[in-house]
Amino acid sequence: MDKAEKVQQLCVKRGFFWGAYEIYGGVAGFLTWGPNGVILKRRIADYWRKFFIDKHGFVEISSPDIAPYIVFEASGHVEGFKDIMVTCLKCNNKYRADTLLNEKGINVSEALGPAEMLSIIDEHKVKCPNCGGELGEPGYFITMFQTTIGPYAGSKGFLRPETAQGMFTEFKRVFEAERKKFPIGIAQVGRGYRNEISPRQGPIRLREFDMMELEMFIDPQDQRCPYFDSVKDEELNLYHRIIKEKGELEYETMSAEEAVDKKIIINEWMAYFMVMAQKFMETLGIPRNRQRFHEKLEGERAHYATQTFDQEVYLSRWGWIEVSGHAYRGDYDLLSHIKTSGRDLYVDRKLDKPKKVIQTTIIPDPKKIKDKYPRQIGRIMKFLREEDSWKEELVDKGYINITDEITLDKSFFNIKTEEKKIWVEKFIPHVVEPSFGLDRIAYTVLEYSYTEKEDRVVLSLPYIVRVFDCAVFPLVDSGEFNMIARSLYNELIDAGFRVIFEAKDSIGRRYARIDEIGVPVAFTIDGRTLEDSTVTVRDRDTWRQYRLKISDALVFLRELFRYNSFTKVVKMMKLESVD
RNA sequence: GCGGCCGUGGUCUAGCUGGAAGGAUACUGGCCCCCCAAGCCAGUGGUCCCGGGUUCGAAUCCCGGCGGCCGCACCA
Repeated sequence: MDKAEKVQQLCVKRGFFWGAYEIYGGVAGFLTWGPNGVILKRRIADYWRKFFIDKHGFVEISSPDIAPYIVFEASGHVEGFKDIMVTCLKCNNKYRADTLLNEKGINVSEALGPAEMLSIIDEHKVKCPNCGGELGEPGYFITMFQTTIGPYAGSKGFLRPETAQGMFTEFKRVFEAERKKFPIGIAQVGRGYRNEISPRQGPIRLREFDMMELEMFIDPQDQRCPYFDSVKDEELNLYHRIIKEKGELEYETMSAEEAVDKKIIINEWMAYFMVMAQKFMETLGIPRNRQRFHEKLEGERAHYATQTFDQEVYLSRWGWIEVSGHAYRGDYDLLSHIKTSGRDLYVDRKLDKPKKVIQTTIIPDPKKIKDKYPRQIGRIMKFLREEDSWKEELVDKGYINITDEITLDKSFFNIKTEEKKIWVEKFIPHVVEPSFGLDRIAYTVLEYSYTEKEDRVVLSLPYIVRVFDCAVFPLVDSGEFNMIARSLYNELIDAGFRVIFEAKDSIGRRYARIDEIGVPVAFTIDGRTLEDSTVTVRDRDTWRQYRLKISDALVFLRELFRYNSFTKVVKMMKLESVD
């Protein structure tokens, strides 16, 4: 049995996750997170919030999962997620039409429609590469889930394939509510949906999954990151384009600063978030040499990105797997939404020195126009008010033709040219996007925490993502022990901890059970407790035991999760070893 | 979706040359319990993935589907 299988078995057994809808045979690509899995994911998400949002004073929003068609049309997803597929009528194999034709040496652009594809297929008599059978009619396959909003079939919507569009469509409101703080980071933790053709790899590729995304809006003219200094010497494992193009398989390690200087990473913000992502995963128990950043080449990138590094973690069964994506989206998204919605999504930039601009104002003189064209005056004024293009024409040619009969030269206008000082200019923010897959991270954490000790499983979850804080056990199931254990349990629960109480079964079995869900410590009430009011404290990872005053249990827990180290707290509190 | 392998209590599995589904473990109750899945007793739990076919009779043979793993394609 390989490790992935053991981990997945443990996860089912202990209520972390399992395939959804099992009673109906299951549906590929859907997962249910169980009681422990939900807590694990919540802890990871909370830690992510602290680490990426709160630390920088960024903000979080929650926008709908469903968006009207136009949002994803504007964002380019309708186009980008749409593939033209052809099906072999004989063996039922499906192919992407453009890839198939290109493989046959026929150069076609992705932009062609199904009808054009069909005629090219007919013309070149292309057959199925698998069985030589006749190909059917090409048709679209959209990998976004489609739905109808309200009762009208015409009102199409999509389940979002990424949360990011929410940050773009709602950008102006958030920006205003935050009193135009800039640069600004807007985050969202939520569900995304992708109708994968054939999802595999258990918890790794899902049709519905949680994402933690941050859109960092920055000024394209000032791409420096104020936090960069604190991380510039950190080393990153970069499997970057130059290495890939050379055909090498190993990543190269260099400091964040060097990567930016050598223009391997496009700017400081990208590099900063990559270092942060590395630290984040390290804290979650994934060693640095099991992480790398894999740069995506032109054809591999999403349609909106000009640079993408995938943060990958090495998993036992599947090799390098993406856990986060770091994309430089430039002004792609805001610009697209400005164009499609016609709304102002610009940000003001205050200039250090005022810019001198020569401004020409052209104001028509209605009296003069009326004198010459008394009957058409209404039409002319309407045209001049509503159209804009004539101004340039007037300056260029010295006159304009409104219709064949109506010509106005410069004498009909008051033209003023003046020099103005401008203190503020508009620009479209650029976006740096670190985007994390929560389900994948949760799985990764589980796999890296999974250890075996003397034929037993110990889930060494980092304390920061623990599912329970501690367990309280009476050594044996008897009245006196139970009473003391109960009261300790109540005290800890009241203090806000998540605590397990169990009296059944042998003590060894109970320890084994809590090891499997990674409970950091257990307090055990035993004979000595009756004599001197101390309890045994047991460490999950070493199985070492110490004596602790029962009245210090609360303090012990607080210190434990403050310093995240069992041995340190044992030393600090000068606990007596039992072994 | 294609090809290969696979599908039996929660989990792991025996049975698969057709003839009453068995074990281990887990779970529940009890006994014994003073530190790491101990032991003893009793008990619950199975549409043998689903549907169809062959047969007097199918977990077992045949066909189709669903699901899983691996390879191919896909993963924007």
